[in-house]
Amino acid sequence: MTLHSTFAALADPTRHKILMLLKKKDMSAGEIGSHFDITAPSLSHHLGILKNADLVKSRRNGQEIIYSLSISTFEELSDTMINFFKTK
Amino acid sequence: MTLHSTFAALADPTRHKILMLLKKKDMSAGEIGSHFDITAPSLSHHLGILKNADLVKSRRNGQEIIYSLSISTFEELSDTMINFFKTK
DNA sequence: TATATATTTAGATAGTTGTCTAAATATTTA
DNA sequence: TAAATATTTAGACAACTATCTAAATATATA
Repeated sequence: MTLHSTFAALADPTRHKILMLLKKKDMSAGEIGSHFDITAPSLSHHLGILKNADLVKSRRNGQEIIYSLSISTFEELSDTMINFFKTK
Repeated sequence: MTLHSTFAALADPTRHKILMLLKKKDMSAGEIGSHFDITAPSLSHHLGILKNADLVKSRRNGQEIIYSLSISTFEELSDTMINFFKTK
């Protein structure tokens, strides 16, 4: 994954809101969806993009898929932004 | 400007490369363009997006428009990423 | 095993975006 | 003031993306 594709994953209001929700607690796809006015397939599409960008992880729990933030990726992204000016 | 629109501005490889070039030194649109294989209008389009996102500033110098990074926006973005997990 | 629940995959479509050419604007120089 | 240089604006178009419906997959329960 390139840096700009990570930014692309962050560059959508729905995905941004998903990340904000997952900050509070891990949630199933269905629980995440209850906060939006889009269909399950649309939500799944966004979750797939976030997962592909390593911004979230998922695990199965019975019938549900539980999503959670991938902390390390955010830490790396913080570092990238901080170091942006340090290297010419 | 919203956070996700700032990310959208960062989410393109050409714009990412423009920012990397401007890290080294301020440059005119023409000098920036010499590093790419796209037409001047395409480049201008990207510069407009970066400017609109407050990621770069521009000033006129004779016939040239000189572009430079908008440091404060990057600092704010660093802070945003660092603080991402600190607030629920 | 059949049915219900949770989620994803597949395929279609409308809206967005990056690119181009042509034309316009701004500044400098002959 | 006319021509040259630097850049942007306008408009068209192809590629990409977010959305939808329909169907498929996986798990749990009657």
